[in-house]
This record gives sequence, structure tokens and C-alpha cells, in this order.
Amino acid sequence: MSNAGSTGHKWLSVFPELAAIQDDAWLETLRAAREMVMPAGTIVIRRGDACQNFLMITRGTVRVYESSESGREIALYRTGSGDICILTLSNLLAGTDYAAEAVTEDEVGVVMIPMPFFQNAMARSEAFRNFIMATLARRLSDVMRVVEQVTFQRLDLRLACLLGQLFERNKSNAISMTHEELARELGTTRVVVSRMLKEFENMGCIRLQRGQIELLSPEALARLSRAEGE
Amino acid sequence: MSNAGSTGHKWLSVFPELAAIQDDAWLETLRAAREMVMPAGTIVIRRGDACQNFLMITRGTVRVYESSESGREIALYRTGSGDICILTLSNLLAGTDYAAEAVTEDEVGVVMIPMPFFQNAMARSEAFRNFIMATLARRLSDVMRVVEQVTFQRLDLRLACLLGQLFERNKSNAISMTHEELARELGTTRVVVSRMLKEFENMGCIRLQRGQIELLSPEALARLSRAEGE
DNA sequence: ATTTATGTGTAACTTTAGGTACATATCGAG
DNA sequence: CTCGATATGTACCTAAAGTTACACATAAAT
Repeated sequence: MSNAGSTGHKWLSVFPELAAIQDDAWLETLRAAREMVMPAGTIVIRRGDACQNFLMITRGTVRVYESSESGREIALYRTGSGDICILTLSNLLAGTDYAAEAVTEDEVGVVMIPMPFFQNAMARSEAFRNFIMATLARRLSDVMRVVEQVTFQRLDLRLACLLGQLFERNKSNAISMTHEELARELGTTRVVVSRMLKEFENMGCIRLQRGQIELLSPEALARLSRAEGE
Repeated sequence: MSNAGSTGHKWLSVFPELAAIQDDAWLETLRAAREMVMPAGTIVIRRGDACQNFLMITRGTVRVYESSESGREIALYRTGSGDICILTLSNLLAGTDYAAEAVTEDEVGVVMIPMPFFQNAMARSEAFRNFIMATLARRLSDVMRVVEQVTFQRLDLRLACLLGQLFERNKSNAISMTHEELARELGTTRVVVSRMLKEFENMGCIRLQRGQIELLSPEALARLSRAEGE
């Protein structure tokens, strides 16, 4: 915390691992960092975009997803405050056109580091390097899990599971999301989600209102998300 | 090539990027490398395994896949000669239990580098580091593409596409694979694949024999793998 | 040549999910 | 209050994919 203050970068407090770094290389890189705010709904990366800066999120969340021509979408993962943007990385490192897109979900604070400085930090700060590699590896895990879910799990299980996560993340027994948004998380369509939600409601798990879902029975939902067909 | 000779590591010729590296750090790491051969069918990594060494493939291919309790499988990507094993990496970097499994498809040559030496090379050889990061990023792309395919593409398209790739990779108009194996690539079952293959045969794309598929009309197959529903 | 193991063909059926279409409901703005 | 925009409910239908069950074919093994 005193670190964050000492370098004059308040946002650093969001990145404990990075705040602790004292290498010259990193401190140098820090001076090149520029803060910026993106309003909700900003498209951070579009398919095939190349990006010139390395991005780190200091506030808000960014949704990374794939989309089909037919307009369906599926979420791959979310990048929140204290995270770095792997998309930019992947773009830069692998040279591959990025397959995915990213959008801010709310007002998002980012710190941009120009590529040369990023590479400098990578080269010379082991702590920074480790932080980056760990994130990259974690994302790979995340996406692999998505493959597993999509391939082997029934949609209603995935939905129940998603609801569970959302309630938990919110630390509340209600979430404000439309069926449409849920569908976009799962790679399906609104009608399908509405149908399943209604079922869950009939089972007494949840209560539906416009734009909001209320958790009635955590146990029932949990039971659901584990084993449907048994 | 003279590099490979000069360090006495024949296998290095498989890794042009690495063979070119002259850093002391890397050469030091090289000395710690140990070669090893795994017969076909060796399980390189099982779910949740931790691994102590960093692996690079010098010969043969390793299939990385997810599997379900019901016995179905889906391929995530393949690691071939000249590639490094990201699984080990991810394990080590993210500390996450690995979600996937990996098996050798044929006789595979690997080079093992103990972790401390790997980290040494990472810390001190920029070229090595870039190589690693690029691979990691590429894998992420690969897996994202899988998500996209599985979520939005019909199975018959994916199958047609897979066949196309296999013929191409083989540089021949015949491949030796059972329907079962194809199913395992795509995350489905044998019966489904057999059915679709038969259709393709009826359309004049391919010819089926036991354990082998012959390409009759590349154009027809290509047409198929692009647009089915039109 | 007989047996065994593995691979393939295919029919009948069920389940899961997607698509269309439209009714209804809720909220805000004016 | 009325209108328009957004969100939800639901019925009906289609299609895609998985399941089961069994016949048959081919290759390898003794």
C-alpha cells in the first residue's frame, strides 16, 4: 500500500503482485503507463483487431466472448480489476488475429502500457513476468473449462451453475440480469433460457421478475447444478 | 544447424528458434536437459497431476483433450515436434490443477528440463521467453477456436472440416482412422460419426473402408465444410 | 479354418435444443 | 394516461444429436 503511494500510482493497489515489485525495469515501465476510463459497452477488442498497448484493468469488468454470424454469443471469461488483458498479449505474442471480442460491462478503468515498455518489463522484471505468465496460464485453464462444459454438460446444468456463481459473486439473493444476457453467457438464445428459468421457478429454486432473479432455495439450485438426470 | 551440432544436442534442430539462442543462461539450461522416449499411448498428464519438468516434444505428437465421465472425449489441440508442452507450464505457473489430459499418439521423443533450469532460462533468455509466451498465446487461441466451433457449428460441418485437415496434414488422399477416433476428436460418439461419414460417402466426397477413409472429391468436401445449410 | 477382437452399418427411438410466432407484461418518457 | 421500448411467457414445431440394439464385415491370432 505504501508502495502504491510511493510511486504515485493509486491504481497499483489493485495489483498486489505488481505493487510489490521494486525492479528498476518495472518502475521505469510504470512511468510510461497511462490511465484511461472506458464507459460501459465500449468494445475493447473486435475480431482481428491488432492492439498497440498492453492493458490492465483497474476497475470494472470486461467480458471476453466469441460470437457467431447468427448473433449468438458465448462468454469465454471475464477480466476484472486486478487483471491483465490477455487478448492484447496474445495478439502481440502469437501474432494471431484474435478470434474473440471484448466489451466493457460497466465503467472500466484501464492502464495502458505501450508495447516497448511492456517488453522491457517482461525482459527485466521476473516478478512482472511471472505475473503475466500466470495470468496467461489461468486463462487457458478457464477456456478449457468452457470447452468441457459446452461439450459435455447439458444446458440446464450450465444455467443452474451460472446462476449459482452469479448469486455468489453478488453476495446477495438477487441478481439483475435479463434472460437475454444469460443466454449470451451460455451461447444459447433467450427463449431457451426463459423456458429453463421458468422450470427452475416451478421447482421452487428461484423467483422471476422483470430484469431480476431472486434466489429462493440455494439448496435446490445446488442440487440442480450438480445432478439433473439422476 | 551448426548450432545444434555445436551444443551436441541433435534434437535442437527441431526448434529453430531455440537453436538460434546463444545466451549463456540458455546454454546452461541446455546442459540440464534430458532426452526420453515415450511409447505410443503413454499418458503424459492425467487430470490434476502435478509435473516437475518442463517438456518439449522432439518427435511424434501428443494429443491434449478433455474427457467426460461418460467416456466421451474432445480434442483441445495437438502438440507436435518442435512444440513445448503447455500443460506442464500451466500447471507450474497458475498452480491450477490441470483440467485436461494428454496422451502420446505415436512414439514420442521428449526433452525434459527440470523446473529450476526452466525458470533460469525464462529469467535470463529473452529469446526463450518469447518462444514460450508465443506458444502459450497460440494455445489459448487454439482452445478459443474450439469453443467457437463446438458452440456454433453443426457437427457435420466440424467433421467435414476435420477430414479436410487430416487429408491435408497427411498430404495424401487417404487417412487411416477409425470412426471411433474421429468421434473422440469431436466430442461425440462413434454411431453419430459413422452416420455422417456414410452421408458424405453417398454424396461422393469420400470412400469408406475399414480403418481408412479415402478422399474422392476435395471440392465436394470443401463445399460441405463451408456451408451445409444453404 | 475357427475363433476373437475390432470395426462398421443402420434402424428406431428419445432427448435436447433451437426457431418462429405471438401474447402479455412492465417500465419510463412525454 | 398513452405510447414505445424492452422483457418475459409459452405453445408449437423442427432439427440436431445422442442412445440402444443388433447385424454384419474384416483382420489377426492360434
